[in-house]
Amino acid sequence: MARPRTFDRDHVLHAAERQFRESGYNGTSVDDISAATGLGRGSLYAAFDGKHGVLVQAMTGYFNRLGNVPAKVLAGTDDGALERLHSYLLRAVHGVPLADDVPPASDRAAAACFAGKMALEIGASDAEVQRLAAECFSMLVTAVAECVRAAQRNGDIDPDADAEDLAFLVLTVIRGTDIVGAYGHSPARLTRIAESAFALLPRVSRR
Amino acid sequence: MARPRTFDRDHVLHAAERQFRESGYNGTSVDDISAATGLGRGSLYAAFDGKHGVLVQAMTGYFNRLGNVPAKVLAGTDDGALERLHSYLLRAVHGVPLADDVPPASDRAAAACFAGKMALEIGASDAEVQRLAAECFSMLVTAVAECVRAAQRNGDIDPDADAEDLAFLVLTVIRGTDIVGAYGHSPARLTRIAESAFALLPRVSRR
DNA sequence: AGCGTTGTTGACTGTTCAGTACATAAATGT
DNA sequence: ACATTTATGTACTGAACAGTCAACAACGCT
Repeated sequence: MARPRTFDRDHVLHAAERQFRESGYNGTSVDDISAATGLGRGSLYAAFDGKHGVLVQAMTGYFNRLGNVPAKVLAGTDDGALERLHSYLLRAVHGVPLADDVPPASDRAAAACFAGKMALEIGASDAEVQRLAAECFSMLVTAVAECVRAAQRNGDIDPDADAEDLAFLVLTVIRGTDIVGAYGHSPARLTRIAESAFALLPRVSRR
Repeated sequence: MARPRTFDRDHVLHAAERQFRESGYNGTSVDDISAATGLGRGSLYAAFDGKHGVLVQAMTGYFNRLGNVPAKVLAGTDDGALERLHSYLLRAVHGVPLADDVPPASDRAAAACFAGKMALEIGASDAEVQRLAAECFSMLVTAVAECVRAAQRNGDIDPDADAEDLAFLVLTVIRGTDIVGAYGHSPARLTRIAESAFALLPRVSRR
């Protein structure tokens, strides 16, 4: 009936996400988005309702990709839970592969949490961005906490520990590495931080 | 010989810092800085060499204020080191009072690390900002590591633990709360994260 | 008192910004 | 083939932007 769009919506949003990651929200112009995505201004406004709309929908897309993490990385049997937690913690610091067709991370900027970066930049004055970012984080907290509980059931983590508190702590460390990485510290240093955090998780004292 | 300046340099830089914290670097215009500081554009350019100069010098001022933290909060006798670490960790999450005449923190945005926020926003494309922020962090790592060593000497922290690794971890948690706080989580939640982190520090196993 | 030096101010400039409007292109159903 | 509908790209608009400049003000010195 009508002319079909020639672009793939998800590809465009992903390209825009990369641009926002690189330059921040206020640091990227609509022309930058246009250049990064290959779309003209008209198409951007028609399909995504302008700059802010692109951000919101790019964050939503990121959130959806992130939704694969619990199922693909954290879920599983109780006896593998501790190792999955270890693996997630280490890989999150260098960028979790969010989907099969998405490479793990090319560089530090690509590894940091998109939602976290946007929340810190404009979350205080943009309620929608803050809400989206908080949703991302809550989803991860829930998934990590469930993995912690699995490790507790398996006798790997102290059953007296509060699983949600530990999940918050683990994810706070991961978010912290986003900033420490922005200081220019090496991937090796970030790995050490993650390993230190994992080593400190309260194990059961086997006698 | 010549007309003296009518403003206090440090006050102006502190006001500019508040503005940058609130709106980010790219989100604040020179007019915003002018309004926040009370200085005209010409004075800003004459005294600080424009927007970027104001940022660099505001970050330097922040760094200098931060330099008081080791002496005032972390340094002391070995037998108080663990408690000082505890106190620092808890207070850092809600904003360390940087000097006697500076209130601890009015709100979340004011509590977050100024250097960390700027590094995440523009550090990747601004080497000077990244370097300044990394200096801030390194200084804190050194101070916290020294406090950890004091606690180790006093038999409060496992002497086999690497003090610098622990310092990196503690400060990564603190930086992480800057982002978690930006999601809108309550101060009580941030306190729980900090307490969890402190509780997990490797103690000596007394028999 | 007047002069030289430096701080201060607000107006000005060229550029870039986000967002809009409109003309054109591409597809389907008849 | 044509009409209709939607996608696309570009030119345009008013506002906001960073940075400059020249006139003016306040002080120490002679």
